[in-house]
Amino acid sequence: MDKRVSEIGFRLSDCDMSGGDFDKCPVRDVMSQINGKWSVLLLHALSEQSYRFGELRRLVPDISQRMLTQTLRELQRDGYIDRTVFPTKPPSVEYSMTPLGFSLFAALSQVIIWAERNHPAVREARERFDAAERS
Amino acid sequence: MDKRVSEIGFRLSDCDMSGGDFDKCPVRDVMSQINGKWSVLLLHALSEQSYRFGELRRLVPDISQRMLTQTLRELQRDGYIDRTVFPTKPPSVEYSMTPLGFSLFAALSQVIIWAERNHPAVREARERFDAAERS
DNA sequence: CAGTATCCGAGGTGATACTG
DNA sequence: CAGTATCACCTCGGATACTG
Repeated sequence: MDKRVSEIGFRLSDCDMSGGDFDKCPVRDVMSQINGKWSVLLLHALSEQSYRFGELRRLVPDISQRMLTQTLRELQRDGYIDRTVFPTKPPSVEYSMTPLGFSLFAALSQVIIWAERNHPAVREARERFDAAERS
Repeated sequence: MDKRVSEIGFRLSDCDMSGGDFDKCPVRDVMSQINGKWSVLLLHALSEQSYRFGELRRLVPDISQRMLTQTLRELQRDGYIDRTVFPTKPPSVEYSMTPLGFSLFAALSQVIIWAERNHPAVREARERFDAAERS
């Protein structure tokens, strides 16, 4: 019985990441960008509707202005979200998800759903591990 | 039309991460552990079969001994892999995936497949962004 | 073989202050 | 309103040497 998840084509041998070059490793090239502390949360928010900068800030209270700007720019750079400036005074900027972003989030949502469902199991595993270590 | 991905229960308002406490945010609590540079690659390897320490080292040539040890321990702590010691001389240690690890990897594989398929699109988006910035 | 211990540099993150 | 700029910390990751 082969437990391998099919459809996955990438091989570890393809992933020569020496020199910090992820070009040969699509998985890490994509994931290293959504690895940020806030990326998934922002993608989740924008998957529901478009938001302005200040709205996102209020929606994710713990995020600093610096990290909100930076994370949004990274998501925009990778083509996951669009940034639309309305030249009003004062200016207003709307962030919205692109089709590419929606398709990424569809895949990511599997992990999100898994995380919610299995969070208790993970926490229990950690406690068992930590308890066993102390002895 | 609601583009929201259903089945997702978590709300940003639940994710009070002040104080570095991720307990209230299952998504980040789980993902922050697989955020490491090597976690997904090791999960992928072990999803195919069990490996010994040295085998994994050869399989992922770029990884340092330090990071291999550390990443394996984190994955074990979260309950994704098992560590079995055979008291031979010299000792031999086998790492294998747990059912929890398999179920996580099933969800993760959606992202892996997406990354392989859409890597070119992401790279093009980056180039467009960088080109537009230089002007 | 399968680790540990130590040091170090790079980058991610936050706090604060300032701007068109 | 929607950012930039600067500083300062702190974790992550790599290199090297050592061990049961």
